[in-house]
Amino acid sequence: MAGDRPPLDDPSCHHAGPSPVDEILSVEKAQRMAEFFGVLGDPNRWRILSALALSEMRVGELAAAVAMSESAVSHQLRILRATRLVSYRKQGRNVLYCLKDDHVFNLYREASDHLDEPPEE
Amino acid sequence: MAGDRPPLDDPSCHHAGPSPVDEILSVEKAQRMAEFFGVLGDPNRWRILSALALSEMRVGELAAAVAMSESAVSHQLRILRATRLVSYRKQGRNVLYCLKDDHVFNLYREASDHLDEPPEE
DNA sequence: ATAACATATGAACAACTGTTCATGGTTTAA
DNA sequence: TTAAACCATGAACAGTTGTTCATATGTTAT
Repeated sequence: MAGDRPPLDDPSCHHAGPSPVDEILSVEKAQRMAEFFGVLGDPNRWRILSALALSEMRVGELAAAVAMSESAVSHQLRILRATRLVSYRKQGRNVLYCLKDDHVFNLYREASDHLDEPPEE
Repeated sequence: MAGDRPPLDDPSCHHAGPSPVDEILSVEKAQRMAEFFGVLGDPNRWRILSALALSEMRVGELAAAVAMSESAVSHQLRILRATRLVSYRKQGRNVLYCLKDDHVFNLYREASDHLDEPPEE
C-alpha cells in the first residue's frame, strides 16, 4: 500500500513495539471496540466509575456522591453492567455496586498518560 | 461512605492493585476523559486507526482501504489529529497520515482483553 | 495560465444518546 | 396489610454526532 515511497525516517511516525493489529479491523470488530469505548465516552459514567473505585456503594449513595438523580444513575449503571465494567449484589432492598475488575484502571491510566503528554508543536 | 457494612469478602468486587483514583473525578477531568474515549467510540475511526497501524497512508488510500468517502475520512482525521492520535506530513499535494504513538495499541489490547473475558455468569 | 488532482471545510440532515418524568416491582417497617 | 424506601424501566424530548453534498484551498502538470 505504501511500500514505494521515498525513504522516510519520520520522527513523528512511531512504530516501536509490534502492533497488535495485523489487518484492518473488520466492521464487526470495529463496532464492538466502538461500543465499548463509547461507554467510556460519557463524563457522568466516569464519575460513577471513579466513585466506585473508592468503595462499593448503593445506588442512592452513588447518586448523592456524583450529584445525579437516582434514575439517571440507575440508567447508567445498566449500561455499565451490560459492559461488565461494574458488578453488583443485592442486600435486601439495597443494591451494592462495585467495579468488576481493574481493566478500567489501566484504561484510565493509559488515557491520562496520553492526555498529559505535551502538545509537541 | 460504606465503612459500616457487613464483612464482605465479595469475590466479584475486585480491589487488587492500588487505584489510580483517590477521589471522585471532577466534572472537568471526567469531561476530558469522556471526550478522549468518545473519539474511540466510533467504528470507522477504529478502522482508520487500524489501517494506519499497518502503514502510513494518504487520505485517498485510507478512504479506499476502509471503504469510506474521502470527505468522511478527512473529517474523521481532523478529529483524530485534534486528539493527537494520528500524525501527518505533507508531501506535495498528498498528506501522509500515521499513528502518533502506541497509546492506542495499549488501549486496544486492554479493551480486547476485557471483551474477550468470559461472561462469568 | 489552465486544468486536473488531492485534501479540507461548512452547512444540513438523519441517527443516536442521555436526561427527566412517570410508573412499576421488591423489600422492610409499622 | 399498609406505607415507605429503594431501585429499575419505558417513553419522550433535547442535545450531540457523523455522514453527505457542495465548495474552497493548495499543488502538480500541460
